[in-house]
Amino acid sequence: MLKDKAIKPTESELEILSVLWDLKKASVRMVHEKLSEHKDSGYTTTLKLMQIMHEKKLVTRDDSSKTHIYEPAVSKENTQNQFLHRMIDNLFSGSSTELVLQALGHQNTTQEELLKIEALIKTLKSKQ
Amino acid sequence: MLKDKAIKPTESELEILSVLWDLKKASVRMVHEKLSEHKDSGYTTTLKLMQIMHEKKLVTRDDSSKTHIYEPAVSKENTQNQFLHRMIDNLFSGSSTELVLQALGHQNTTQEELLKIEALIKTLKSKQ
DNA sequence: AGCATAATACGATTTTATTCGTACGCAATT
DNA sequence: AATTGCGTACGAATAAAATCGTATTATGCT
Repeated sequence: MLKDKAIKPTESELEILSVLWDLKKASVRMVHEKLSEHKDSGYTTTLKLMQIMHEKKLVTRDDSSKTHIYEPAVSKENTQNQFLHRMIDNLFSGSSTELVLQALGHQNTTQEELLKIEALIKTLKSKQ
Repeated sequence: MLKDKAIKPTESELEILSVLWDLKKASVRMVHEKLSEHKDSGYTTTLKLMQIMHEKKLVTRDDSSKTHIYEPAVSKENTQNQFLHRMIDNLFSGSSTELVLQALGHQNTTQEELLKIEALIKTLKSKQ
């Protein structure tokens, strides 16, 4: 299995990535609009952040026309795993099970979702 | 249920808290020693951080003798939940199930642990 | 008492992240 | 061709986190 590259987006960068994962590709304005729903920082702030992310290769961009179009350069899954790992190491004594138990215990999870998880567990059990 | 207070330890503070959760109580030196296994920053850095954490009430301390003894003032569980929440919101579209599936899918989990999780799921299902 | 050791206090610096103002360019409209 | 609107570039200010050096104090030993 390929080792994930250690990418470390900051909080703000994560917010932007989330939007991009959702929209697949977007201009700064589109991203900024979306962010403005929760957050209130200026347009140039979002712009600057996205420029920095471009330098860091967290996103790619097409600047062939005036309005640049950005795309995520790191996958949602990889990034999720990165953070999961870090969290498990820092906070859950290295045990992913501890994290799962905690997450299930404290968030409320619908019947349907519990079934989905059960199904996955069944698969995992048979694989061993 | 009581709402958890919104505590936001930084990365470094988390590392220190982890040690304290483990040891229950400890002097700066003990904490620093432990941290030094993974990290290399000076003693006074750890000291300063712990002093700041004291101001922020992340830890309590007994300074009745020369060597101050620190204890965590926030519980591991609360802190875990805080971070879980933030992570679920930021990265998992608000779905704790998505996080659980990801965690189970990519970390490897022993048979025994799978059983533990199954058991919890059974409990949760019956509670609804 | 004098000295060495180990601790705290705390200001200052450095580093990283976030935010914004302003300059400037391009293209459509008047 | 002037004006306006929308875009990027980029330096600079601000804020937050981490690091460290130096001063000072307490304690135990000779």
